[in-house]
Amino acid sequence: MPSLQQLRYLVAVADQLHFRRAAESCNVTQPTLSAQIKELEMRLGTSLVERSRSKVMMTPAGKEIAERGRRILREVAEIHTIAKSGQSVLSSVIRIGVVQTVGSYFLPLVIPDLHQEYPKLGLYIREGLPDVLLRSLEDGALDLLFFPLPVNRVELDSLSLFREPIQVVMPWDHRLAQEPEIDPVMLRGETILSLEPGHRLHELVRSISEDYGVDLSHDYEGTSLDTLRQMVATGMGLSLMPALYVKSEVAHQDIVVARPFRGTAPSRTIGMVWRKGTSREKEFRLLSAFICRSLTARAPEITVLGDVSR
Amino acid sequence: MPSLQQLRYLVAVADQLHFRRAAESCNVTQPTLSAQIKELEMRLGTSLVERSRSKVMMTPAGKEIAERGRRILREVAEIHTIAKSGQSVLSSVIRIGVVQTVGSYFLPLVIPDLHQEYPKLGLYIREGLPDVLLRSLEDGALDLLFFPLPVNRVELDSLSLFREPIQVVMPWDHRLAQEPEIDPVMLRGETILSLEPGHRLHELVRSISEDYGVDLSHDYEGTSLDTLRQMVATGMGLSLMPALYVKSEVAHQDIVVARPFRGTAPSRTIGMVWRKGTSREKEFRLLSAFICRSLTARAPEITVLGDVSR
DNA sequence: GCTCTTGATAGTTAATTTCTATCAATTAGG
DNA sequence: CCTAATTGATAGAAATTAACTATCAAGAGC
Repeated sequence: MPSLQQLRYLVAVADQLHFRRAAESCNVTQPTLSAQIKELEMRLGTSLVERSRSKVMMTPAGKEIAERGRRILREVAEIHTIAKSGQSVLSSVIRIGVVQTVGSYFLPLVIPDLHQEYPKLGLYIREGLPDVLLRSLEDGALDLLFFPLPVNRVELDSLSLFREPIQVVMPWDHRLAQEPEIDPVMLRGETILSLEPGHRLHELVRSISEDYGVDLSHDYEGTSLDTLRQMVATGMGLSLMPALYVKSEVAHQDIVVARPFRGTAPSRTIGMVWRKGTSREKEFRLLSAFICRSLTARAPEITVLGDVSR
Repeated sequence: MPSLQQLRYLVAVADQLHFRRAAESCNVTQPTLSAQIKELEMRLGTSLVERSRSKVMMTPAGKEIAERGRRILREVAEIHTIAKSGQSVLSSVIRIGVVQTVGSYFLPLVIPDLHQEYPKLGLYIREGLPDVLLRSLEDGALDLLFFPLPVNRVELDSLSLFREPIQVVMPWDHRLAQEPEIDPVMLRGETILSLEPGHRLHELVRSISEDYGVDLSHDYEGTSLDTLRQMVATGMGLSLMPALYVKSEVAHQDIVVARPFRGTAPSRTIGMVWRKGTSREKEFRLLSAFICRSLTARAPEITVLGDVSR
């Protein structure tokens, strides 16, 4: 098999028709080039250069192989270009997974800033159930998750982005709607609606309900936060919902109202999750820093946890 | 710059997603492959493979570069194919120069046999004056000459093909037309016409005329053997012409007749001439052997000199 | 005839590639 | 839960390749 260096020397000989000038153009000595051309001819089993002391000519095979060598060297040089462009930060596609209760209400807050700062960054976003998303991340079908933490998988690394309080959502004419804040004891006797099992939010709401001795409905479960909201509006119960959803979907409609908890509110932590060993960790850390800065400016309802320094 | 070997290892890793299996398929040990992948990543300044103990994945850059590497390796393999096919005998184009007094009457004798035996051989044929042809051969514009010998050029090699006798050509009603053979003394008092200077045949005819004390015309010279023949037919003199020309153009027309010399006829040697150092010498020797066999069968008028064994 | 230039060769050195031995980490099986 | 097997990585040594310097023979130009 020829080496790339040998092809480079052959191309130089084809261009210069002079061994010493070809060697100079390749930054090697003339004996080196002469010996490598001869070695190439031996490897290929054919003569490539017709030489005498007074003149050098390419054989037909030599011409053809020099042309193909030129093309190969160009393509190898392009590999460097690709490798360099791959290094440019946040300039390719990131395949992101989000749980239903995060993506639609959080990403729109930061995407305008993100696109302005990194116009070449593409986000390919898939929504799904938590277990499915985790498996897709592990399998390499996704690169990154925005996901409730903690995540206890040895193959995955994570980084906290923000803590999002949970608020109480009720019909506009509910007795608690007159209160500015809800003490958990006020929820006694009420029915709490939640998403169906499989959602991390379901487990969170179940845990909160147990803590405060509040009934968690098993008869009526939502398939999405929107369907939950609609059931709450018809008086079938109250619900506990994340602050960013409330900001996005509840605050500017009047079919339900939301009130924060008094004192230390229950909350969930949202973070980024990626595979240990990923080559894009630097990229993801840069992305998280940017998202944290953007959220600090645009979402006072939540507590940003990540490092916002540049 | 990546090496071809490194690209080969990367392609194998992309195919196998397993370092040990990739190493096996490349016939190297696993530490060799691991180290070379790492070296490639350092040379390119980007990560190509995402690896943990349990699984190996290609990065986006790694995938792209592996694909381009695959293409480059395919093109390098094609160079071997070309080198091999260039070795295949008499399968390309030979650029041939012939003097006017040789080509048109000799090549048509052997071309049918030649084309049948070597269908891929192309002959690019140029006619010209001897000095021009010699210069074109030296400059590389031609590969091979069919040419009167000897040729005394240090840069050129030659090989005899055949000896071609010279015959006397006269009007059909000339007094010598009754003779079956011409003794040179019979030419006393006659005027010999020849080609203009610059042709090797001119020099040959001049030499013969001097040997036999026969007048060589300087007033009327031919630009081709055909124009000579026409002048002979009109009684402007006799001429001395090569046997193969006679066979081709004179024998089946009745405006002139040809008679051989008695005893040892003057003759010329025709051979092949090529550059010393040519890579195609083996090819040319094979061609000459074939031509000699063909002429032996088809041209009893001449004496074949080359080696006719296969 | 002498000097300069050419591509080639020989011996040596430097660089690269490959090996073996071994490691720490992870997974699978008992 | 423990042990054995397998993984990719590292270190040092050996083998191979590429490059150097010195020099050669041959040809061209003056």
